[in-house]
Amino acid sequence: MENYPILFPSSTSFHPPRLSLSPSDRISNSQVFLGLQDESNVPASHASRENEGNPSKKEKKVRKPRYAFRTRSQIDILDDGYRWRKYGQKAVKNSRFPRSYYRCTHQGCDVKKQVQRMCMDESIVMTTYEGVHSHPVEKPSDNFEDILNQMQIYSSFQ
DNA sequence: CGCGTTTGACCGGCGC
DNA sequence: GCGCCGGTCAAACGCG
Repeated sequence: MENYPILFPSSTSFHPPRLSLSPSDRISNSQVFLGLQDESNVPASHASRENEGNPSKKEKKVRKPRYAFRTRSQIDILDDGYRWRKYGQKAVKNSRFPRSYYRCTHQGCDVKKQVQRMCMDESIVMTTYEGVHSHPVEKPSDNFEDILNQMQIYSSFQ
């Protein structure tokens, strides 16, 4: 899972999610790597496997685009302005740090993201977004532009 | 009280 | 066919 093909959609106006930190933390030393995975092989999850009397129902195999963000930061929880609910955590192979699974709590918005640290460099946190938000951001991260301005965005895996 | 986290179990896919 | 592995569920717990 460490080999995300990191590509940057240069031709389109790509809107990265809002990245903000707690007021006590500085993101000035952060580096953000943007990666785009189109139509990746997401097994589309058996959304609700407790179909009471309807087991023959075949859930649609939705494959949402995945966007990988590698952020160099001291903290691993990046508040992008959306409301996330953690729904799982698993140990990652080749890494002594766990991976956390989050889901957007907005109704009808099943955007998921997972956060994990890099095995080689624990100061780098990789956040993978899956899906697109279809609702406005609630939290007013006004300094978002400021924060993004301080980051360096690379177009390729270095 | 309402909502988010924690944590072990569970499920489906895939490789051997 | 079996066992590993990555991802998800869900009940209990914690916190504001």
